[in-house]
Amino acid sequence: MSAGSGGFRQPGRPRSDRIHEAILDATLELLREAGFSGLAIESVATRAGVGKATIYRRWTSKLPLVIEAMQRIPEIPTPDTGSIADDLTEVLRSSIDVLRSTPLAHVLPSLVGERNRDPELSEALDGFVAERRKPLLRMLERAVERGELPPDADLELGVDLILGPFVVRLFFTAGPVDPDLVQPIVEAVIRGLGGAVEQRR
Amino acid sequence: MSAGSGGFRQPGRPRSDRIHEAILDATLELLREAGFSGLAIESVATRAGVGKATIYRRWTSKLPLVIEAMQRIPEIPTPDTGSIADDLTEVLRSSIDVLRSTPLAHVLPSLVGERNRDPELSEALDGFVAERRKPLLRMLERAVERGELPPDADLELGVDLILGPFVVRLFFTAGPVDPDLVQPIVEAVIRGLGGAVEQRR
Amino acid sequence: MSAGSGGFRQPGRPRSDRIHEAILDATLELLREAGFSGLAIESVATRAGVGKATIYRRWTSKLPLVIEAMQRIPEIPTPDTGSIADDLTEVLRSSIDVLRSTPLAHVLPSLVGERNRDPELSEALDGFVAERRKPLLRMLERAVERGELPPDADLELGVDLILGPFVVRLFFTAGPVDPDLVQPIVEAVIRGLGGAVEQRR
Amino acid sequence: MSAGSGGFRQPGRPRSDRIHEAILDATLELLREAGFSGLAIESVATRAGVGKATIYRRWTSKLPLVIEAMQRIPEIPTPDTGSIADDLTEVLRSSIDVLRSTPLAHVLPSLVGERNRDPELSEALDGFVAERRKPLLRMLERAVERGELPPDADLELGVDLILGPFVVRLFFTAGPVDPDLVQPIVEAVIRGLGGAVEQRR
DNA sequence: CAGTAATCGAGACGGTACGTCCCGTCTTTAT
DNA sequence: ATAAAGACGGGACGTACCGTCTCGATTACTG
Repeated sequence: MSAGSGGFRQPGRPRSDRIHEAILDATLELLREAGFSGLAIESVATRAGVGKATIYRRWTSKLPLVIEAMQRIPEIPTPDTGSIADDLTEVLRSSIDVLRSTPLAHVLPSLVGERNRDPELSEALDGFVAERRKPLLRMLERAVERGELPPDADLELGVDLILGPFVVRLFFTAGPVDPDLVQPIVEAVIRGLGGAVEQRR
Repeated sequence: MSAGSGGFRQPGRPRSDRIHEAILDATLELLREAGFSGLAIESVATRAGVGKATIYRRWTSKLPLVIEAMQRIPEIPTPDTGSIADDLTEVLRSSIDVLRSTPLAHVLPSLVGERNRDPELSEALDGFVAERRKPLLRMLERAVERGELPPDADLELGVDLILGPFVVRLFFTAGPVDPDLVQPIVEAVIRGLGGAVEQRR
Repeated sequence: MSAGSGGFRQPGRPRSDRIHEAILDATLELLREAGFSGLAIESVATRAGVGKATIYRRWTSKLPLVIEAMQRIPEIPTPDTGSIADDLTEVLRSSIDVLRSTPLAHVLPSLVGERNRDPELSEALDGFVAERRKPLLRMLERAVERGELPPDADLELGVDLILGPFVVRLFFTAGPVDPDLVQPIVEAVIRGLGGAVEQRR
Repeated sequence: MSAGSGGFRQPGRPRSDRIHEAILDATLELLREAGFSGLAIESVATRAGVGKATIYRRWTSKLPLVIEAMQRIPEIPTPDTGSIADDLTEVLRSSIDVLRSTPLAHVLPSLVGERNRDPELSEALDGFVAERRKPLLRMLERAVERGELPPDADLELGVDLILGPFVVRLFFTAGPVDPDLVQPIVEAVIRGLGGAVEQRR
């Protein structure tokens, strides 16, 4: 019953799911505190109350452990309100929520800082980033279909324009990301891509 | 006479400028190769052909060494062509040159990745970033004075919009930064801030 | 059952006896080559094919390591032939053997040279020396009981007289200790303590 | 005027005798405190208020410096009372005085401990020791001439017997050397060499 | 329900870099 | 030329983790 796809049950004591979770939890905690480079497997083991070998039995190195831990961070839901301004506002607001409620704001710069030295990490990050860009791109495409943006708008650049101010603040100014930024960014991006900004209030 | 402001010369053998340079050179080289966290003082010493003590005599830790090394990266000259479009094009082009000809593109993400764990580094980076934002801001202010941008434009956001796409590509896409990006960005930023983009060619 | 006095077994991998031995062997070898002050823990680690931490896990510093290494040098067996002359001859001959077959002749002066700066070493040496003096003293006591030496003989001085020429040669003349010295010393010591020396051959 | 044997005056500033003395004084002090191996030229320089180069300009290494410093320790005067017992008593008493009033008791074991690793030091010590043995040997020869000792007495062994108990105490027991030891040693040595000990008191 | 075998916590293992200290040499200005 | 001061390249110090290994104990399924 517990065996997945018609496979045989392995002999011996099965790996504990509770331990798996405990390790991933400890990893996220310590990633936030010490960053990727400062993350010591030894500390993860201690924090999780686990032997080092138990970690190395499941993950070959620090990187896949961190990647699996990061996958526990929720994706941002893609809204579809029928208005590009509202869609953007909504998606940026929930992004800010995620940045505030998860270690992402601390973990991401740390991983980015190591990417040049680790092709595997680089690839993993590419995937992570691509997955978060895709919904934004689709959102802009729908805006073009609705006629809110001109058909020749450079949508990849649009995604860059949306993310840019956040990334700049996240990476360069380090301060907390402010929800007040959302409205001005939304308007600037839409205008920048050739769309019209309706007057609100 | 040789002492500047009424100071006396220190007794003993003076510290060698050539060694100082050699250490900073080795630091930049190794920063590019191994990043901030992977940078070993021991390797810097070996690469520079210097004893470890010689390094610790000048810098208390890895961080101030790296900060001083980074200050050798040239600042971007601020153009003043009379047109915001030309100014921006010029300044972005020379930024790309700097990113290509110095280890900055490798060093910066690495430092940013550590900033959350090191207030001193954070402060140093703030200074570094502020100094590169200032000329861009002044450029936008001149555009407002000339009437190229509306007087109520959010210029800080403007700087974010300019830097954003570069930073996104530098940190998230890791690939080389392409000069072809300049023109679209310039136009989107000007439009985004409420300015008019003249038709070229 | 294997635990002696009701003790429990320690968790974790037990320390290896083979490694313990290898470290002590390397220590004795290097003590002979470089002396106490020239003995580098780093060299012991290299010679024993062991990490430095493995040494520091067992011994807090160079000194206790050296002391334990020295305890591997065999004690001299105490003969009991019924004749003080024969006893002395025998014990001095085996002492010479030990001096020749172990690093003792090199290690001892080196340790003695450091004793004034290290109370712990001083104590350890006192123990070492006392243990080697005791059998000699008992030998002399038996000679008094048998009437070979006068009852008021100063036996502690006797031990000094026996050891003296060896020590003088070992420490001051540095050359190898000659077994030909034994006979004259034995006769001089017995006469010096007031005993009679029978004519041999 | 200051130039010695018809030589020309050296150009430049002459070496200061006061500095020379200060260095040797500091050397003896520190030898006593730290032993030969623990003696740091750096400390000698600091203690003497002198630059390190000033020391290296006069002595090629630690050893010749120590040797010259040791030569400031006075030799023991050789008595000639006409009685071997009195001669020995006298010479041992003044030896004890020297051991008490100079750093010799601390310096000697330290040097002896290094001799196996330094042929030059070994040679220097041989000379030092030979010079102190010679008067004792001559003293014993006069005793043979006077008939106090048998003509076939092994006088080198005699010297060993005299020095032995002192050396044993100095090197092995570390305690202060007691003048009360003198009388018993003298009697044992004379008897040991085949001489007669007259009853005193 | 004993036997089998992989997992578990613990921690020893060989190794590498840390930041400090002192070595013996070199380089500066002042005497 | 010698002096004090102290920078220099080098090497060992004792510490902290790395990733691997070896222990006894635990845990599930098998026969």
